[in-house]
Amino acid sequence: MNESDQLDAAFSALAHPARRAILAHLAKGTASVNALAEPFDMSLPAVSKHIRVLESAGLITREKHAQFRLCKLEAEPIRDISNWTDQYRHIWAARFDVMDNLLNDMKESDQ
Amino acid sequence: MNESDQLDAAFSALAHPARRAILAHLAKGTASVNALAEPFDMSLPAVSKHIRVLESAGLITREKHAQFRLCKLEAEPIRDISNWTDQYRHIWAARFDVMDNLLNDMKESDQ
DNA sequence: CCCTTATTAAACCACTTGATTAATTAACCA
DNA sequence: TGGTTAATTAATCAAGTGGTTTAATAAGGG
Repeated sequence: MNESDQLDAAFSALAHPARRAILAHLAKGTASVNALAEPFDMSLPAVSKHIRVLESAGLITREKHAQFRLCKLEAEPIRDISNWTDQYRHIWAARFDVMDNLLNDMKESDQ
Repeated sequence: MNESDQLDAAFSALAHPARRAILAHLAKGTASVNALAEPFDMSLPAVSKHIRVLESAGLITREKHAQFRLCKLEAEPIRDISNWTDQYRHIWAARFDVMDNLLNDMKESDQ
């Protein structure tokens, strides 16, 4: 799997609110599949599949622990996405510059 | 469309290398559909659909200009994604701290 | 006015996704 | 060993995605 494929998988995995909610839950610590499923109005197999998608994208890892499979957040793909967004930062920053100039112009015209 | 739906649309739109390539092209300036399609080994209607997806996600806007529809990058959804990633920054930053400590330990053992 | 260029719409197809219910596997516990 | 809990697999389904080709629309430019 090349770099582009990894980005594909990460973006795709994050494009579902349930999966982002699962990550948010895991940001507070590891959790079992049942614990992760609890807040959702969704069958357990459905949640299990979402977890599988997150795992395939490298966003979580799992460790068998007694009868539980503890899920753990892995933030590297999120960092990759953050790094990807950086190449566009100057573009939205430019919009702020326009705003700054506008505000400066307004201040000058007040004097 | 609420905030979560917008994130869904943006993540989903970015989960295809052709669409990310189109955005990279537009980062250098506005372009027509034909100009955007040129690098791809893909039919024009296929590219047209990708552009439609990007537009629906708010990642581009279009302006009719003579017989051309000039596409323009809109970076706000990318900024939204960047902001979303920030809530996980301390997690991957923690990994760097581990690395820093390791490097410091190595330096100390050199002395 | 016709012709060419630019782009989208329509119809279609294979494949994937997101969900369900029912059945199965795995491991603890008594 | 039998029961309970945890989680996945299997089978199924509706809807969505990504691509194709062919046809239609729209706007210049002779």
